[in-house]
Amino acid sequence: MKKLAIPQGYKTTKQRKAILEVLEENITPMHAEDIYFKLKEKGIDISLSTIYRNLDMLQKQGLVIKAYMLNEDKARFGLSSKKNYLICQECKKIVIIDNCPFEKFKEELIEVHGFDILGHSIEVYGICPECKEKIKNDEKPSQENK
Amino acid sequence: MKKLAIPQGYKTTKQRKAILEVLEENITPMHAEDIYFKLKEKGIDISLSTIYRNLDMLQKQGLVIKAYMLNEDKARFGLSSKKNYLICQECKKIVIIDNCPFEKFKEELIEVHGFDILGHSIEVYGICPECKEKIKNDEKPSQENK
DNA sequence: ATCTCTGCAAAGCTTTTGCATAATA
DNA sequence: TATTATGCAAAAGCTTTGCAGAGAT
Repeated sequence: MKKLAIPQGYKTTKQRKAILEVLEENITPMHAEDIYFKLKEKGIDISLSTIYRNLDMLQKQGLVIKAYMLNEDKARFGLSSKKNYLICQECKKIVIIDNCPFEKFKEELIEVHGFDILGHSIEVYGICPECKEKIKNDEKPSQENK
Repeated sequence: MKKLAIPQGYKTTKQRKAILEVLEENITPMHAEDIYFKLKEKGIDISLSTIYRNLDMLQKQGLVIKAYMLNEDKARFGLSSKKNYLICQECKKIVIIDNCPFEKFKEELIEVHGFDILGHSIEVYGICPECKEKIKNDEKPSQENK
């Protein structure tokens, strides 16, 4: 697991370090507010604008990716190394897809459409094994859940 | 090409028909404002709130998908039949991927991660052949374009 | 000492909502 | 005629920005 560093030319502040730390600890891309509260829990006081400004800088430096998940209207931020994933629709847990199956198809896309492929983003939505189990059990007691 | 109809239980208004029409005519998912101006061009006067309300309804009815593209902060709306695509980073043109290569890998994901797969979304970024050509030509004249 | 970063409050934008009026069935 | 849809203006929510003071090199 490679340690992330603050990019050249930017100063080392406790806020900046803390943001990177939180991003490293969470597999799921986070809302700016999530980061804000996670830091508050850790006793680090920070303003939302500082968070936004740093995320913006980290994005421009290529360390962070900003993306919107399906059916959400708030941006999420995650380290760019974690890009292809499965998302559990129930618990929002994210599982990284290590060997992205898509790589094998770039060639095909280039041939068929003539595009130079620069990058891609895949989101797969489903139910994780744990939630599947939970749902199965919850179904019995009542007829009208949800 | 199947014609889209206004869902059961909803009234037929000229605004509603016009929104669906514009969505059918555009392969690229559009911002609410894009739709607003496209309709203005056609001489159809409509308010942004009507557009948002209808897109929301169409989304809930499953006809429309709302999504954010990488590096954009405004939602785009497109017909749900057009879901996997290539996006040209230069001209923003979108090319639909007809046979989604991903289908073949669902089984593998289910096996490896135990997820029930409900759906997925793929965005591929690249440069289309036309822009590739244009860029090649533009590179010669000046050293500082952009 | 200089230059960058942070926090606060205010501004900006997209999207949503309330309400009266207009249009559809 | 009853019900749903529209338009306008105002509200809401996330994100950005200006500025003065604090912090890093």
